[in-house]
Amino acid sequence: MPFVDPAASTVAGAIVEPVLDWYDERARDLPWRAADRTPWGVLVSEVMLQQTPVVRVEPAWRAWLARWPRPVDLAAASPADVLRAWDRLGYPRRALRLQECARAIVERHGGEVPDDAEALRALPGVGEYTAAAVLAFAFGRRAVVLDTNVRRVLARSVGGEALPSPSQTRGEVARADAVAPHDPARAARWAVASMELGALVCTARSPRCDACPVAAACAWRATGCPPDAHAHRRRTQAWHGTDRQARGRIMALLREAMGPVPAAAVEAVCPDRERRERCLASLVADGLVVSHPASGPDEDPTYALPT
DNA sequence: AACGCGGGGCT
DNA sequence: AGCCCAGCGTT
Repeated sequence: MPFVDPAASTVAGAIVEPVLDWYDERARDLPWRAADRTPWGVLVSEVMLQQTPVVRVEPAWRAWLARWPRPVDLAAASPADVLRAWDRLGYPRRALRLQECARAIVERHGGEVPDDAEALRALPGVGEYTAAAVLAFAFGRRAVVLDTNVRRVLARSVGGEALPSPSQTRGEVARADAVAPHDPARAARWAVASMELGALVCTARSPRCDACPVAAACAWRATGCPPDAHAHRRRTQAWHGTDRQARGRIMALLREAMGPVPAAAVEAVCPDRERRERCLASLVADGLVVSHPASGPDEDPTYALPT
């Protein structure tokens, strides 16, 4: 039985209404929120936004939707083109999953993004968060949309903590469910509004409490903004000299190449032989790279994006 | 529950 | 030099 914060229901009224009003005035004019948005456009935006900031997603999203406006369009594309269009959004496996998702939508749902949680959740690349976001943002349904922004907003305003715990808890889900309005349209609006507040005002680094519509009702403010109780967060993932950096360099090389790339070119961007072999093997296993064996004893193998 | 997975910009 | 970002899939 998940623990429901008894304060949540009483605090909800003092928080939800001001945030909805604030959103009406201050919301960013993002293309996937426009009146002419489609469920597919919303789904594409959510996948792109998985760990990639809005400012980098926006231009890529516009180009992507112009090129592949419907799931059936993306389903028919070459994976190499898909990976090139993904460009430097990061985590290119997401691009392949998005195409698999488009193909699944065509095969299972007649080319239309499904509007029920179970069907969405079964799509490649769609987890708990993305399924809820599509239900709320594309279909106006009530869903518990709990991303990093909303987690932080609720941890502070309701929980009185500086930051949420490193990993999401069942208690947070119960609390978010208790705070969300009952009416579907209002719940959907609360979802996007609370997320926007976390992105623009209730930020991780230096929150702008002077501009916050719920500062007066904020439990964290009420106790003097105590520091993060979880203190040591997760260990920061290294970057320089890692496989992730090497994989990124190899993918950048292959994206920019018109055709297959000789092994020597890969060696130039990843000189360490062991790392290079390990990364190429993992990229092939992930379906991001295909290798062609040497055509002769004096030839090198070549590498390319999957066609 | 913990880990691997890109990449860039900000402090 | 960290830290953060509309997370997901695998182990």
